[in-house]
Amino acid sequence: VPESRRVTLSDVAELAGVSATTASYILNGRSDEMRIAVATQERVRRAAVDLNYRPNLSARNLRTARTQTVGMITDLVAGGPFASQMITGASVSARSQDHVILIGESQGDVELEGLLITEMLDRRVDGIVYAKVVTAQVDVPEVLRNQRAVLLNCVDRSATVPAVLPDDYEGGRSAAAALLEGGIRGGIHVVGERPLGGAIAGPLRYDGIRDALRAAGSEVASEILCGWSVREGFGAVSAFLDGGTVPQALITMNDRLAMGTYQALADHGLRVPADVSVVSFDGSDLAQWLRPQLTSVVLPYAELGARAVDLLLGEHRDTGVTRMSMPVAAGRSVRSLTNAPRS
Amino acid sequence: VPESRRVTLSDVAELAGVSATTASYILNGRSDEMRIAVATQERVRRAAVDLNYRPNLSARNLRTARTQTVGMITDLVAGGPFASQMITGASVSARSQDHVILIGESQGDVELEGLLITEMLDRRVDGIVYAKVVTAQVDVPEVLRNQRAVLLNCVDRSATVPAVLPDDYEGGRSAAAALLEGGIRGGIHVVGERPLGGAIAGPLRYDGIRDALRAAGSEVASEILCGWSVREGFGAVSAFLDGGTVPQALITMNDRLAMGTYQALADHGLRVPADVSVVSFDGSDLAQWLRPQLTSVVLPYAELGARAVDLLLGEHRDTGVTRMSMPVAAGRSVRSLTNAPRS
DNA sequence: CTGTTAGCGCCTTCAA
DNA sequence: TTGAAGGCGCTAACAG
Repeated sequence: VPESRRVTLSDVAELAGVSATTASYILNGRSDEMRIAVATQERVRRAAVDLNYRPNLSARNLRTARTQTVGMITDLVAGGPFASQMITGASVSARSQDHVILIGESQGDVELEGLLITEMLDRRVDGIVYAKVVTAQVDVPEVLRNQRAVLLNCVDRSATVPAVLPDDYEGGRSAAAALLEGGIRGGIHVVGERPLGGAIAGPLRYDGIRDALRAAGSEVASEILCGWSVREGFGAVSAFLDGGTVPQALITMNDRLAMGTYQALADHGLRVPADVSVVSFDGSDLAQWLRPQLTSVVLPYAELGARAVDLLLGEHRDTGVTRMSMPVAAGRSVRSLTNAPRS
Repeated sequence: VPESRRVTLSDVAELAGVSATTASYILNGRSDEMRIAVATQERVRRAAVDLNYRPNLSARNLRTARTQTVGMITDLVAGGPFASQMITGASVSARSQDHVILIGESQGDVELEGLLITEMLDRRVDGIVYAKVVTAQVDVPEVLRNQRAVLLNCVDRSATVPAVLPDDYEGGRSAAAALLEGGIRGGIHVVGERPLGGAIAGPLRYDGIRDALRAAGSEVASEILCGWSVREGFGAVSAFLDGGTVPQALITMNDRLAMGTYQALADHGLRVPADVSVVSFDGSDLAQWLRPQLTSVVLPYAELGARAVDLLLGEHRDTGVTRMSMPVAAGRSVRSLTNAPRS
């Protein structure tokens, strides 16, 4: 395969015996619009494949002032799976619209974040997705304000940039519903964090849980407060159980807490779901790995990422907040008096 | 902030009262080389910041035929954390060399993979990192052969493209060493897969384990064969334990298998590490979440990604295979007769 | 229906 | 020490 020199559009045009203009029109699918002779089209297309012609996108970018590229800023720490899923979703959606994703990880460093954004702008990306791994309220960097941008898993304090978020309130209702459907009405405790930083998911979920329970004539028995990690979940739930109360059910704010909760329950000789039911949030792989498999309200990261790109590349310049539903991944961690857990 | 029209280099030059040429030299740090008057430099730099000038990289790319961009092809399924770490590493390294990462996920689809590569080439990336989530032997896509490329976590069957891989053989030795250091000499079983697809890590690790044990006058008691998942690990180890043998130690080929192994051991009333020691491979978050914390030989994904980019962007056109060491993340899953586990 | 002309913004010989 | 001129490869008015 001789790869001597890059083939250019005029090479193709020359071989086909037409001008570069004509070749350009044909190769960009504007032959009809320009009403170009079919024979000419054939010749040009043939020349293009014969020469193995590929357009130089650098040149096209300069000329059209568009790059078919979207920048994605994430703050992921330690390359977690969540950010990764958002990127996957964004990537798929971008591709279906002939775009490609440029990634930049700020590692939580605000200054670096600014640099990354600037560099992307220098590269003339068609838009920027600004993503946070944990749902939060943020102050959008000034540089982004006048740009085409969409917030992913976060909202701007001044609500001036469109945003895509999970519907945590509905998610909370779903978590409660999973319990109610199992016939569980009381002794339901929530294991989770006090919101810190700009985190905003917790309170919404809690409200959803409370409202759903209330509508069923029930309520949250208590809140077991702790951080986000397996260890903290284990510690908090252990302490709670040491207190002597045996809960009917625990709703944990994420799957890691659920894992810690499983450990604590096992230590106290309590079985899931026979003695205690557990419902969680995240829908991560971990939920599937636990035994019994954990029922968890899914954080639809991939869908969030995809939607963000759709919004970014779409025609409408929405400024609103899009909330995406959180489906329930049913496991076997909820005792069911009324019906078997659905797969 | 008036953002009427894009500021160009000649705008800066004009304001500073020089030609675009001079401005270009100065702004690209070639003032010394060109021996440009300090006063001129000052004026130009000042004009640049006053105007908030940013070079148009599309233009620069076209002119220089370089894009300061590297493409990264991954086959990650379901946005796993591993690929994500490779991307993080690659991204950091790229940034330190003024490059940025363009990602493309093939989702294991060979045809799509080809398209993605082609598109990246069209975008004139300066090189391509071709990554696999699970260490494997591959046939590099034809289009990559004559390009600047580095294989990440895989090797080419015809060994014609440079590659970066974890040093699984040494990793195997380390796993065995972790046990030996604890004074464990016999009853060591390996839990893992039969290599399938192009996977190549398993056999190397096994050889490392075997050789290290042999050097200590010991050996692998048996191989417990199974797939890669928690469930399969659980099933295989459960069956093994049902057979009546109580192992001294189990080396699992990844952390998920270790989780399944923990579950099986618990079911059989065996405690880690008092009754059975466990050592694993991956060094994933999961290892930290398990109780007791799992000792695991770390797959250094981020470092692999970083090194791949270094090789890609470096001067030398190595064709060799770079093996990166796999450190041990010590947990508390190895019984220690001789010394306490190190943090 | 097709070709001519003219840049997009930048870098880089070459000349002064 | 600085400026003028040309072109990277492509697209888009504007003529024919």
